[in-house]
Amino acid sequence: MVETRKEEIIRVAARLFKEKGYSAVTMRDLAKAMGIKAASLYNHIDSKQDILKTIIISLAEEFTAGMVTILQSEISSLNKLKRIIALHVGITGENTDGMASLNNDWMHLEEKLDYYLMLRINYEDNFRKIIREGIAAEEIVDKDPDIMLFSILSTLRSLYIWIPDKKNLDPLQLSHELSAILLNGINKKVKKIS
Amino acid sequence: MVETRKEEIIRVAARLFKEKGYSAVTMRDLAKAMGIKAASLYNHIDSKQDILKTIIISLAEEFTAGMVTILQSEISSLNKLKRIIALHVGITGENTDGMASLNNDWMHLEEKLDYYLMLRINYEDNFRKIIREGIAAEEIVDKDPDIMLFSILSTLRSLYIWIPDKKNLDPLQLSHELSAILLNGINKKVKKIS
DNA sequence: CAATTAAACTAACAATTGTTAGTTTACCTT
DNA sequence: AAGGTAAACTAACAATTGTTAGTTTAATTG
Repeated sequence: MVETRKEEIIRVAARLFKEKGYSAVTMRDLAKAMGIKAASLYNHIDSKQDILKTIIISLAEEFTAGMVTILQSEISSLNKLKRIIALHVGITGENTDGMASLNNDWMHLEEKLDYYLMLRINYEDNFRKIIREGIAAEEIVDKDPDIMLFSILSTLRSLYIWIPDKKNLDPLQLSHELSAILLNGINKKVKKIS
Repeated sequence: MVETRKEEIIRVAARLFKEKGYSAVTMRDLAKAMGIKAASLYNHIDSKQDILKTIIISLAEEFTAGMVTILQSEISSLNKLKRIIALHVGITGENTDGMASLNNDWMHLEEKLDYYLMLRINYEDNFRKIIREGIAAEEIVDKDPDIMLFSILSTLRSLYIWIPDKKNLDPLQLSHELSAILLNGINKKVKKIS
């Protein structure tokens, strides 16, 4: 399936948004990157807002869909976390530029802001629930679930910064290494006698 | 020591920059938040740029100074990492708003951009060196140091988002809990027999 | 070939941007 | 009371912003 002109504009916009942020990128910047004049962009898109909305909402819904699938699978909590890690590595690897907007420019969503926040809160709640279940099942250490959630999610949300520099690493291997570090830590010494 | 008017402007600016990003905050926004007119700001500051520069560079230098102290201390690599974690918790706790600019708006630094990037690269290099020494000393698992660096630093750099929601937690306790999770992981099962 | 259409263009708009110049106000020090 | 000063003000500027209207170009379709 070939890329439409609109999709091309959105893809290029995401790249510019990643570099300077949504607010600092002008429609003339975007037009120049496309090799056309600013007014010509409006043959394809409704507004600057519309571009941001498309980038962010599609990604947020992808995460939501992934989370639903993971919740439905009947695997251990730790394995659910591993699949969440793989979900982030996968989506981020496919759209690093868009992930920058999702992380940094969601507050400029305007009409779609409430919907986005709803998706995000829901995602975090499900994430936290998996951690809580893991603690109850004695798979996960009994510490503050919020700190664990924050710690893992911060790393996963920052993947967009880091993945482009590590082109040689394939997604599967990165997922595995990341799971090992996030779940087992980096300390070599014995942790628990069980 | 009481706050000068200039410091007050910078503090309020940092709060606004955190909410909307540097580019989306106008001098009229800042003036309104200060209860004065935009032109009056220029009795105290040189330019909008100048505000951003002050916020970011002072924080970056604080991190650099902290890293120097840690490097000089003769403690194990794991303990150095613990002190780095405490350094981030400490600085972020004192200036959460400024940390948002440091993380998200450094690319708008213009003249001071190169200096900032130098400090940041230096900081990361020292961080990576500590991890490498920990691996050599068999304190830290023998995995990709870059992934460990990325994982820990991503969490520490995101503290500014999360600390304000956790007001009740004191810095020392947060440092300890964070160290436990970042260094030992969340997996409850025995990790290594050695 | 004629008609349609996709996608570019020029020109312009009203609003907003950071910033400057010059002035006024209110307080402190002599 | 006089003078100085910190910090506000009004008014305006040149540049840039997102966007619209109307037109031209080039390719595709009937």
